[in-house]
Amino acid sequence: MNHDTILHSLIADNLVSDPESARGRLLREAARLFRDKGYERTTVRDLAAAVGIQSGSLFHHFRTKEEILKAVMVETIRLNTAVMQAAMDAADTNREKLRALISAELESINGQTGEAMAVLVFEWRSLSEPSQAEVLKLRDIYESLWLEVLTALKEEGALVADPFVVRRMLTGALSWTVTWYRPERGGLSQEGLTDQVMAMLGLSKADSR
Amino acid sequence: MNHDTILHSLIADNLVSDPESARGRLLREAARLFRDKGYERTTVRDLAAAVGIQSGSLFHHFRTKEEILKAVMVETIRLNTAVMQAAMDAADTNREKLRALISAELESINGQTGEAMAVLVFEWRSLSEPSQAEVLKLRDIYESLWLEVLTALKEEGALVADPFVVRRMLTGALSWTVTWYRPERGGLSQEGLTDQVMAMLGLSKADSR
DNA sequence: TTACAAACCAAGCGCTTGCTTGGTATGGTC
DNA sequence: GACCATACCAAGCAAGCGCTTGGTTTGTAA
Repeated sequence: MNHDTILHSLIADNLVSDPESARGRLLREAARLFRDKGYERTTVRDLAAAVGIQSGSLFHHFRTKEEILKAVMVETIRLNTAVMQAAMDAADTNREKLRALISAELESINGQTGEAMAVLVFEWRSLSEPSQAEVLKLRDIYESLWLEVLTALKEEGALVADPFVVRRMLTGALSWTVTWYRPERGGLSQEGLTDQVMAMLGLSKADSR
Repeated sequence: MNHDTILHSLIADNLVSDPESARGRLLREAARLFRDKGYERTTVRDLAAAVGIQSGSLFHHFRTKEEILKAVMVETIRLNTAVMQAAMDAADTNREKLRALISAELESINGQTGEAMAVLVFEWRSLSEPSQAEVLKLRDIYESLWLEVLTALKEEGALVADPFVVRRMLTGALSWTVTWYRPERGGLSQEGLTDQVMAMLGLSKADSR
């Protein structure tokens, strides 16, 4: 199950929009703008211009501006949960499963579609409370993947700290990479960065204690 | 050198505003509002109402709304650099110095004046580019404290990963605690949380490798 | 008592915002 | 060829925004 296969299966189930469709293109541009300028600083006129229509025409596709933000978040979390699940299933040991999760999360936030993931993390407050509750449910599924693996590692004795705390720390640390990590400028590769995170946790391959 | 001594010395040097003064009170309320609602969602009318004056009167104290954000950030980073420096100086070993830094940063973001620190982290994008450059200079001093200790630990062999990467990861992890860590609801104390972070890095007292 | 600056109010200006409205192409279906 | 839903445009409305203005109160010091 590679990334594209997962994407198309979700599109078929109507769980995420086809990036080729009008809706999909708008959501992608919206994610980019929301990440670059923030939700509040992005106007409906900005959004419309990005896809080449009039600002009023946006409201044929979405009832409100906030609905666009919500759609970006919901579709992003759906896609990423599926991708993470697949990455985890493909790994054998718990240590490898964790590595797969870290690598996948780094990819999802720093990769090509990373705009949407950054929006999910940093624009949370701009979502109305009812919408937050909705997205929160989806996020719980996503988080349970992590806790499962971290708890297993703790039981193995490979992890000293509390799984719940470690996951929260990793959430912050990994999402923060979007503010400083620039792989295209040379230096550390994404795999290299994953290694660094594993090393930081004392979970490198060579490192058995 | 305790926290209050440092604060008063900075006030005397006119580097931060007295929290009792009109300006100081405004900045504190601004920090709280900016953290809770975000800079863009906070109106000058909100700010004025929080200190009990008319919205127009704000502009007697600050030329623009953005100047208020900048002042919050500049004063916060000045205070915290001084506090961190003192915490570090009071520690003996490098391991203890790092622990002091982590503990101090957790305190600065989750403690009583944590609003301002959260603003510094999460409202960065709302600052104009010239102001960003100004604050960035101050932040570099702050960051050099961390890198100094982390590099020393690496040379000691106590740290495996790259100091620069570790600092970035810690920045994300520690600042993210503001979104989930609620010490007042019982559970983990701030010292306990510091222990967890040290354990995660494989730098607990008992843990010598 | 006078003088004066700092702190504030009451009113509102000019502009941008999210969103609405009435109407017009476009493409597929019977 | 009539019908109709989908996708869009052109224009603009009501509300809220940051900020300005002219004038008043308050505190301080000679």
